[in-house]
Amino acid sequence: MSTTMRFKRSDCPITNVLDTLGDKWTLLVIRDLVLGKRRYQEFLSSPERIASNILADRLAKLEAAGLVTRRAYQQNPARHEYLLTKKGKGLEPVLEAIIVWGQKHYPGTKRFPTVRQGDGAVKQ
Amino acid sequence: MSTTMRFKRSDCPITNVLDTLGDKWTLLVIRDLVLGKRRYQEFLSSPERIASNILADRLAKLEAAGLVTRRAYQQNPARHEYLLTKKGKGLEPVLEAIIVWGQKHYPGTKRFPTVRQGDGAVKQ
DNA sequence: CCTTATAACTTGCAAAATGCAAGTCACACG
DNA sequence: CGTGTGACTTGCATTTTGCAAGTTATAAGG
Repeated sequence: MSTTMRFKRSDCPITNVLDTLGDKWTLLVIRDLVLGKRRYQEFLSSPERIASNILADRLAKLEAAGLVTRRAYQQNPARHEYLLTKKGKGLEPVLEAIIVWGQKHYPGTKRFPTVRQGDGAVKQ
Repeated sequence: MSTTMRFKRSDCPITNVLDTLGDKWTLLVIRDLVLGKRRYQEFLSSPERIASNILADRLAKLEAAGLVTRRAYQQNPARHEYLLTKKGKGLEPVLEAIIVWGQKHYPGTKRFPTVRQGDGAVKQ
């Protein structure tokens, strides 16, 4: 039969986005990437203090979902960095809408500054 | 001295939004409310099949967060409905941005139809 | 050399959240 | 009286999360 389960929970776009991004950490990693962070230690040093096993898990899942690419930026010793794909960058309007609503309803919150300007190498 | 911990994880607006909405179910309840659903059984009947204990938990948290109001629409027996507050309705642009990105990257997903047009009249 | 440091993870385990089934309670209807 | 409905609650197993510590490779300093 051709009743292939195309979607995990339903064919609602919101549901499918939540199946990828619906937790307390994934979108914060995306936020850091949008702000220009690229390296493991940079993500770890964000004020929310993500645990290293959660970070590793989220980076792997984001890579599997095609939102992030991992690449070595040097050998000996091998060091890696993470960059948003075009698909990942497409989430910026979502983050923007969240920031607008968040700033309005959580007084005192502040948009974080970018950590690296210019030089926006985006890998397809 | 203002050493009061104003924020749970950080003063990032995104982080604070995620502390309220960052899981796989809360935004789906909001979606249902935006679509016009109001009653417990209506939320339960959505295709994602939320468990009743999770639904009760999320409705209580949404009410505590000021996104939803609960009110009796009849007595004997008491029956309640849930409505978005103005603050809750303010999330529509966030949902909209998620739908736009979701429809683009999850081919075959479809925006769900509203279930109730117009205002207060609730038909049985 | 030998100690210390750094990047990028991995492992172990306790705690919390989620999922599923079933139960509860107050009524209304026939 | 028996059945049905709405709105939850409860119990318990599974899954996910959080925290601390360990690992591997290499480099830099004394």
